[in-house]
Amino acid sequence: MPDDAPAHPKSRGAARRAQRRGPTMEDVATIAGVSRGTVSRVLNGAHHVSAASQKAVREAMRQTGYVLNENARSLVTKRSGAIAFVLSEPQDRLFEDPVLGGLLRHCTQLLGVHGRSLMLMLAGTPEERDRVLEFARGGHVDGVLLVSMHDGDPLAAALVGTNVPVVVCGRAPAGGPPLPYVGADDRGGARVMTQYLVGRGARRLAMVAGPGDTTGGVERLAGFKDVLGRRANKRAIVSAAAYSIEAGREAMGQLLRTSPDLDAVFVASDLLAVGALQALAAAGRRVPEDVLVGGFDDSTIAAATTPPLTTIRQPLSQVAGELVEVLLEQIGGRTVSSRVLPTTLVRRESA
Amino acid sequence: MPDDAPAHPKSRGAARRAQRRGPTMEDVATIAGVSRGTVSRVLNGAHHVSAASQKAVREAMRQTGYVLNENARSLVTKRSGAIAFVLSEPQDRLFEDPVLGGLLRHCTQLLGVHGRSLMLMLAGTPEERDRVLEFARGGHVDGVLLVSMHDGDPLAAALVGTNVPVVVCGRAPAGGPPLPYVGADDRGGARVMTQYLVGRGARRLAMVAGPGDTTGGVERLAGFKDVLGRRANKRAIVSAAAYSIEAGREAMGQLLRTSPDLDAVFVASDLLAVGALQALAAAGRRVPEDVLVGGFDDSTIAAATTPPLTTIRQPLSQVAGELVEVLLEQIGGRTVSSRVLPTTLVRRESA
DNA sequence: CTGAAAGCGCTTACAG
DNA sequence: CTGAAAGCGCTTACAG
Repeated sequence: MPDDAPAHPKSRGAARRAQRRGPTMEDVATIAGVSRGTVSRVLNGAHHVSAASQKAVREAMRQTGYVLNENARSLVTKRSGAIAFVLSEPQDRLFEDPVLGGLLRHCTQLLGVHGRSLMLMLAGTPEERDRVLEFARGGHVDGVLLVSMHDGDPLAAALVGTNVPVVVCGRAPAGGPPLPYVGADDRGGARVMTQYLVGRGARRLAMVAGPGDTTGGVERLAGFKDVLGRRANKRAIVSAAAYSIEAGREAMGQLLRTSPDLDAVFVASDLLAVGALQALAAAGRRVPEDVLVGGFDDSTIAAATTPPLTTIRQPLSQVAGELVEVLLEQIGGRTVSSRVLPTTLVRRESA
Repeated sequence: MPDDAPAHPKSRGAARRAQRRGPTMEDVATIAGVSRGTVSRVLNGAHHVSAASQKAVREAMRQTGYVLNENARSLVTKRSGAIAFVLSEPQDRLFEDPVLGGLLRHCTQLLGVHGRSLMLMLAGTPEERDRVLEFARGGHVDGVLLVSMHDGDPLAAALVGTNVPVVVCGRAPAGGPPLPYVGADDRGGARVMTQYLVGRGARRLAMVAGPGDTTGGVERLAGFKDVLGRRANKRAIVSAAAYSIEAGREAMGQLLRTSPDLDAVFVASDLLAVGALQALAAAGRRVPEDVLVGGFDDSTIAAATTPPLTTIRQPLSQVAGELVEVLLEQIGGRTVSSRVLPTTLVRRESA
């Protein structure tokens, strides 16, 4: 299989040779018969530039195939054009959860429309966190979209010290600085689902909650309790170890042992629900006949379970949109406020 | 909810105010009592610098909290430190497929270890493709990891014109330039699965292939045919419209109509298999009793289906590792060659 | 509306 | 081993 390796494999010059030396602003200016400053002006808004100059410059740019050197620009403007999408999680969520994938995709797309790029950064280890911090301090990114589920995340606190705008996806982790955030109404959605389950005849309602130190875990559980009040049986609530299919299966298995008579279960995320459904099937419980199952997220997997999952829909693309908007406003120096987006019940067959 | 908005929300100066003016190399040099050049040298390798100077510089850096301005560095070195991870797909795959998420996560992590960052870019529309090209030409990225499944992808060809190193994940799309690639052995894996199915007693084997213009679709189907030869019944092969659960369900439904007597089916991806399993269940066929089902990928969802999927494992982290390695070598000016990684059969319950 | 000029913060031959 | 200096390619007051 042929490849594009340079002609001088080992020489140091080979690497440099690859660096194209394209036309510079100076070249464009010369051809257009104007000064470098004027070229720069048409590139940046083009106001206060005569139509004639503008035309000449654009023509010269076309002719030379000019492309702006962002590094040079960033050096003087101190703006990079890049936004860091930081995943402050121990590990692996990207692997499994379609919700995160969707969020990432939407953010990338929206940022692109705004002429900005998305830098994906992991922050699960201290080294990775340091890197994020250096990027923020080094002006390599103009802002950060922080996806952090865990309370007490050390990164949130460290980030405020950098003066780089930050917006948190979901909710600002407890125990940290009051960062602006945008997320779905977890608690309200959980309330709706719980009420729905009750309305469908559930008498002995159980819950597979998310990990206790995550915002989703805390808020969705709170919504569940809001509705059940004193009727909420502690024995009928178990927290999953993580947001994974396997953790869902295990949590459900435990629930089946501690509350064998349950007739409905609210599971804090669709991915967990996939596992819960498996445990239920393995135990010979029919869904929804024997037990009603409600999920949360309405991720792409929700329609694919057996039976298809009744769940709470997070307006993912809207979350992404507001996330980007809030961050960009903040970067623009405007005052911003957090936003909580409404969720909706999606009825399918599991409940 | 309080936030970190600046004191002068509307003023133009507000945005600029946020730009921290940290200590520069000059400051460090002054404090260390050396020249700027020396500071630069310790930052870049530190060879040819006396131990004393080195110590002084490091101390001064610590003392001032110095952090290198990458833009300034990039301006002179013409290297950005960033790698573009380009998703050249019409849409949505990121949404659903855990394989892609895993690949992305691994690449991000590995690149980070190499002190490089990953820029996520979509290239599903002409505008998005232009952006990728501009980034390449503008020296904004040092290389690109191209995830392109479709043959005749216009981006591949355009990218070679930029002189920026590119490595394709999977296989270089047919009809494009011969780019170096790294991927799993699709054809070989498909062969193994088909043989396995035959060994398990399959007599009327069918296949849900991937979309016909994708490398996975072509190669895995070829492997299937390698084994079956003339026995491969054209009627028993249907290509899914996309790599999604829904497309898998539909393709399987169609297969059930055209080849109602099938007793085994090889499905070109786990995600498609999830849909196929649903269609089978809906049709009252038991798996594996009535029909054996084999998948491909061994994505995180494979163990979560009902029944758990027997599949072909792609060495995802290894693919990511070689992808990064090949790209970095190419950036370093070395000669590189494509790599095809071996797959393995993972037996679970569906076959 | 436009030019000349300073400056952004680094790297890298070139001498020594 | 190390300094002085040029230069990377842009933006942006400052004058006019």
